[in-house]
Amino acid sequence: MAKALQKAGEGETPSAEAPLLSVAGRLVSVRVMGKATFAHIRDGTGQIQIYLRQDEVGEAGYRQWLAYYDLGDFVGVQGSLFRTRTGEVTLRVSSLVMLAKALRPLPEKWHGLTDVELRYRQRYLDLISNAEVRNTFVIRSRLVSAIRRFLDERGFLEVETPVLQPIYGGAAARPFVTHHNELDSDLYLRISDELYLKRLIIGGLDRVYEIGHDFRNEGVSTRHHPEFTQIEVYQAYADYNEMMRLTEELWHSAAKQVLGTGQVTYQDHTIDLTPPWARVTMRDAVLQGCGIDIAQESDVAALRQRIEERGLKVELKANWGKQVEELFETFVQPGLIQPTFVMDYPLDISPLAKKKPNEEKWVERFEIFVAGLECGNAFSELNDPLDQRQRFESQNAQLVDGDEEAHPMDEDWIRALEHGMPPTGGLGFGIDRMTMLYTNNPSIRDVILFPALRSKAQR
RNA sequence: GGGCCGUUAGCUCAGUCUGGCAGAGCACCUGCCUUUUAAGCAGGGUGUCACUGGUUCGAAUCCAGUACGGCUCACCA
Repeated sequence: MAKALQKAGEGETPSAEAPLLSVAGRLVSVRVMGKATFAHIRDGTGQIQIYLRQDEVGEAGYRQWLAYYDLGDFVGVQGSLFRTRTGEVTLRVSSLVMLAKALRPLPEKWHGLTDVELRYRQRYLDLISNAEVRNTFVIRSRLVSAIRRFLDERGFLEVETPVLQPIYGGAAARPFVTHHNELDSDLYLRISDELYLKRLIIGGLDRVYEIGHDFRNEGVSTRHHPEFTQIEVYQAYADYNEMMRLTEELWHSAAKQVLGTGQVTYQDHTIDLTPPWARVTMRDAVLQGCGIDIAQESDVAALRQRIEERGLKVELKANWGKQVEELFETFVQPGLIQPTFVMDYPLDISPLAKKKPNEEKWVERFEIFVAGLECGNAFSELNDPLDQRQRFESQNAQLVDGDEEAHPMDEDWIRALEHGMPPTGGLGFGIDRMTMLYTNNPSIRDVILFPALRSKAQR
């Protein structure tokens, strides 16, 4: 409203007969000069200068203004527009009213609010003082809208599936556990939406997506947050190649719509989101990254021997797939700056992905990397219930072995698959990480309005 | 969970090394000022120096513990 008013005043020469206008907003700056005052009020759309004179609001009114109105208060003013000496469109106030009083002051006007803890705990103050913070969250919201629009236009149906689940699954992570009193049973906060969305594919909803929070019981870092927003998309009669095309088009379209450009600047990099994105197989990527051809080293022992021969400094993992992943994360991932699909993953770290044709060790899976950040995960969905059972059994053995992130056996999911699932492409990516890239924020906590903090004793 | 650093006025920060009356700017309060915009001028300090204990004649300052936070490593997407 304030911005619209300012625009309205721009075209015309403000005059004495200017119409009476009303505006409301928060007082964000005040300059008192005796019997006249300049101030700025701000609402969600912008800010406008107001000008109060004792001879226009009356002696009593002006005395009240000086005595009771402070920075931070919400006021309503009525008056007409004019231009000051410096050309700023300003509302000359004929009457004002207190809409809401602020008892605590705003953050310091020049330095603003920089204390990171206060910025997160009292995000409302951060939003008031830091325009770029506000902008980040506006962009985040618009990105989500653009994603919805993109998918809706292509016939996808947005759905909602359970957050509280009797068996968690769809990802490799430790879950949060909670308890249902009436049913007297433990439930898990979901670590992904995957298995429920695929049940909908089985049920004939051929194109579905869900945007929601997943919960993973892990540490926090600049890239991780225990509660994060993920979108998952499933399309029947498609495979992972189709999902790559969908991904690059969606990310590019969202950037164009929200930022007006297909290129984003992130830290020191200019990232070009224009399709098609680079595609590289896991095998080639690791070969280029550290000189080991993982296809030639068919088990974990052989792989470790190669690592030792080459003197590579890398953590040792329990199985072949995890060791491959470790090599990739150490020697390849940090260098993947421009958007890249890394394709064809080891089967033993992909219990829900379909095997590549005539391959025993590889699945049709890709992950999305931008600016060294893992942004998403997708595959041709495993739709063979017999194969699925074997995968779960193997995962369950690891779980029993002490790997807390292994996938638990899920009989109900196998039962669903036994009723038949069409070939399907599935995709998931993090909205938070996407927002980090699109708003140039290096920490995930800067794209989450109220990030997790240790609870503080009542003060 | 480990390592390093931090916590002083409502906010942004000095002061801690080398113990000696608790400081500055903004905000706030008082007075002046009818086109200012980090308004200006004159005056005012509003404080559990995170908390608990110790050393000392004396602790914001030195020591120990606790809480919370930041960075980072580990874990993870």
